[in-house]
Amino acid sequence: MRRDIFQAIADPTRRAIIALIAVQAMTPNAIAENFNSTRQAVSKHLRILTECELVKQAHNGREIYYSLEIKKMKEIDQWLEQFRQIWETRFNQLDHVLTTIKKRKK
Amino acid sequence: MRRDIFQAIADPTRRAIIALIAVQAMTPNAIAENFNSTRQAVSKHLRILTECELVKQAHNGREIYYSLEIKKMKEIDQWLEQFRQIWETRFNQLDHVLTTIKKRKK
DNA sequence: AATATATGCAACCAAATGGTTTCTTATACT
DNA sequence: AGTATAAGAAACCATTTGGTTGCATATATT
Repeated sequence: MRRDIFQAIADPTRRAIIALIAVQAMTPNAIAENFNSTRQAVSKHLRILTECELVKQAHNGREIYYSLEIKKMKEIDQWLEQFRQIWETRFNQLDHVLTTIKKRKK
Repeated sequence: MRRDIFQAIADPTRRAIIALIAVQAMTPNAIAENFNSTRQAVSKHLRILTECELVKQAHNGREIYYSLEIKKMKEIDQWLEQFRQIWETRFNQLDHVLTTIKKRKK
C-alpha cells in the first residue's frame, strides 16, 4: 500500500477528479456524475487521494465536500525542479556526455 | 497496458532510474548496480520508460546507453500548469468557494 | 415516525504490476 | 575458435489495483 502523490496521479480518473475539484469543492455524488463508473469507484479514488493528502474534506451535514490540497501538488513541482535545471541550462548536453563516454571506451 | 508518463513515474525505482540517467547516460548493468533488485527487473523498468518515450537508447557495440528524454519530462510540467495558476493567483480562495456553497444551501 | 438520500465500508473479482528465474542472441576478449 | 559479457525475451508468481455489488450508518425530508 504505497500511497504517495506519484502513485495517486498515475490513474487517469484520479487526475480528472483532481482537475474537477481544483476548480471548486464537490461532493462524491457530484464528482461521480462526471464519470462512467459507479459512485463507489469514485469514492475509492477519493479515499486514495485523501490518504496521500492531495485532497481535503469539508463536512456539511450529510454531504462531504472534497477540495484540492494545492500545497501537496507543489511536491510534484518540487520533484521536477531537479530536471528543470537540466532542461533549462544543459539542453542537448546529455548527448555530449554520451559521446564522451563512447570516446573514452574506444 | 496504459503506458503514459504518469504511470511511468508512479514507481519509486523508476523515478530513481530517471534521476540517475538524467545526470549521465548509463547502461542497464550500471544502473542495476544502484539497486537491490536484479538486472532484469531494471531492464523491465527501462522498457516501460522507453515505451512511454521518457528514455532514449544509444547503442554502442553490445552496450546500450540509456538517457533521459527531457522533452517528455516537460509534459508533466505542462500538466501542472493548470494548477500553478491556482496556487499562484487564488491561493486560499478554494475555501471561499466552499463557504459560498455552504451558505447558499442553508 | 417513516422514508429518502449521501456516504463509507467490506467482500469479492479480473487484470495489471513488479519481481524472479531461465534461456537466447549478439558482441567482445583471449 | 572458444569463452565471457551485455542485454533482451519469455514464463511464471505473489501482490496490488481498479472495479463491482451489497450492506450499514447518518442526516434530510415528508
